Amino acid sequence: MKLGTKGRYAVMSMVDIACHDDKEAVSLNDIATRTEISLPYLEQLFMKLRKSGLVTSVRGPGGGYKLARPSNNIRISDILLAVDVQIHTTRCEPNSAMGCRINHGRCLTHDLWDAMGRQMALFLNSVTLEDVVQGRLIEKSMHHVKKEEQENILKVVS
Amino acid sequence: MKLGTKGRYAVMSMVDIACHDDKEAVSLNDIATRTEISLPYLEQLFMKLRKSGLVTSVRGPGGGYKLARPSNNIRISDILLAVDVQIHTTRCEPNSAMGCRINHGRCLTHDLWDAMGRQMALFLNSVTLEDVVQGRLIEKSMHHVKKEEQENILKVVS
DNA sequence: TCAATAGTTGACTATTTTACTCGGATATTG
DNA sequence: CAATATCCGAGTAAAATAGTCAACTATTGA
Repeated sequence: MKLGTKGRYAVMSMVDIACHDDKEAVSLNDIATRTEISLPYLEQLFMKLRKSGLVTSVRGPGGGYKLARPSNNIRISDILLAVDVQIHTTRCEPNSAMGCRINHGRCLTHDLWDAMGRQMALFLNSVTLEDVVQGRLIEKSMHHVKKEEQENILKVVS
Repeated sequence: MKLGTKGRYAVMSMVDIACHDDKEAVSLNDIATRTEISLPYLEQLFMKLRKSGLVTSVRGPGGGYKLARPSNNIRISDILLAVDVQIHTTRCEPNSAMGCRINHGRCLTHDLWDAMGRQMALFLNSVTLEDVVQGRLIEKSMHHVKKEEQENILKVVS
């Protein structure tokens, strides 16, 4: 289970723009240089970000992209959705052949993956671009984790 | 970002075993029939589950696998780790070229993905096989989510 | 002891997804 | 009109996933 470059790059680029003055547009070339993401790939991503209404574009020399809304009004989940990064935890579509046969047709594990997906979605909904830029993440994450758990978490999350 | 069949099947199979009497072993053939997972694939998975000490095997006719510990002592994260399903949210290994260049070498998004990974790990650590078998998941997940958020969560989690 | 059952093991292949690249078109500025 | 930048569709290479295959070993019961 891993987060690919698409979602990661999209958020990185949006953070990059959010770090700049709202007045002037940021060109993909600049972002490409700073983040070391290839220009054509960025173009692909920003096509989607624009169509989802998260950024506005300015063409021609001196052009680039600006945030369409204040950074405290753009959630990380908005960005991920824009570039088609979704969280797929289950395969239990209605009437599907796969996965839902244990215990007389009821799928016990469905609820598990569903709960996990919701957990993640809640988190991604709760964090805004502004939060990331200002380093306000430890608060959103939880503090007091037991020593013994710490170790295991590192293994799981890698 | 999606959960593959490996992790899903491993947990499904473990749930299947947990649903049976502890005294008699459950054969992979039975699990394959009930879950519609192919036998060779199950063999591959159970090799790892056994080597990680989550199940014990009994060879010969009437043989199969049993849980090595009570189901309330097997966490979902244990199962996922056993079959090499980890959560990869960052690529920021020390001295890596990728991803950590914005803002004078400090990677703002690193904390974000890190927090998200921890969030998931905490959840998977908190749920045991017994919880899943007994349908005790809504408690572990959160209840009161605002109406407006519900809709967005469905989009993100898909 | 023999046949059937069931786990053990390593290697191999097909499919799908991801992560890109490429070529060209269009708009804007100086 | 030339340089800069966004727009857009299609195509490709690499990696990860999902699953197969063949052969071997241990155990049980007739």
